[in-house]
Amino acid sequence: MPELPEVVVTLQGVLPHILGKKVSRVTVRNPNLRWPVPKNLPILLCENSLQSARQRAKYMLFKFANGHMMVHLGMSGNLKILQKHSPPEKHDHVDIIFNDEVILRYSDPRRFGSILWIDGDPSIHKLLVHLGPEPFSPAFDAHYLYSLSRGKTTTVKQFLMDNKIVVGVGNIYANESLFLSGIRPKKSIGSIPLNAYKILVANVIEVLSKAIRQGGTTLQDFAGNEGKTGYFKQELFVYGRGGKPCLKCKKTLKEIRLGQRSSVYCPSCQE
DNA sequence: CAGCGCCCCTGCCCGC
DNA sequence: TGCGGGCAGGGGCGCT
Repeated sequence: MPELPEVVVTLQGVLPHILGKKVSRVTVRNPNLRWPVPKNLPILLCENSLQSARQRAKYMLFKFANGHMMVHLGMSGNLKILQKHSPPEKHDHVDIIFNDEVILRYSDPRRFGSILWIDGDPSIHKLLVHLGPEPFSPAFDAHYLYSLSRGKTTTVKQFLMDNKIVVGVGNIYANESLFLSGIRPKKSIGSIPLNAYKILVANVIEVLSKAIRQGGTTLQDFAGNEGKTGYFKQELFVYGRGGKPCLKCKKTLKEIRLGQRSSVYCPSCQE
């Protein structure tokens, strides 16, 4: 489930409990995530203190003196804090235990997520080096999208979800941003004028920041770090609503597939 | 080299 | 009530 807002909310929620603390032990119950959890992760982490953490795309980067632990939540992962040990459940794959017994626990039913170790500069890691700008960075603006799209026929939804163009816009927020912008998901990017890109950029930023403020979108797996759930789902206009009436004009929302992902739009509100 | 499918995996929901 | 099929928030990778 995690889209960018969930990643940001997760990192914000978890960090105050572990920042500056030293790792005392690490338990890896199931290393078979998207890529194997490094066998020496416990050795790498133990006796080192968490110096800082930040997010790049949907990756979380936890900085230690000897390198970075990079965590991705995939489709169904989450991180939570436990103040004291409690019995792990079926999909609780990794525990990182700090010296005050606080536990950072990684869970992921589908195991599409990953926990990797990076020596040296994370920005040149092969999974990060080709990523486009963050949606909240000044580099992500209408002129940028406009210039990249001239002469191309890619659909605008796939363009928005392409990590080389901009990171962090997943399926939910791509659908929502396009609805708010009045642009059909299938629209060819070369035919979209600069003004429409201005509206689109503003809506992508608005939708993502609103979701962050509200604690992320909760579908089936995500629970906030304190056990709270997100409230954004109540405000989705199109995602998951194919065949239902448009909340603005009451016409029936259409559902199509683009790049194997469901895309919902209003044939009346979106052109 | 860009673009398009495939696939990793479990859970859930729907229809029979 | 049981089971098979399809679908789910991501995204790297191999192939055309």
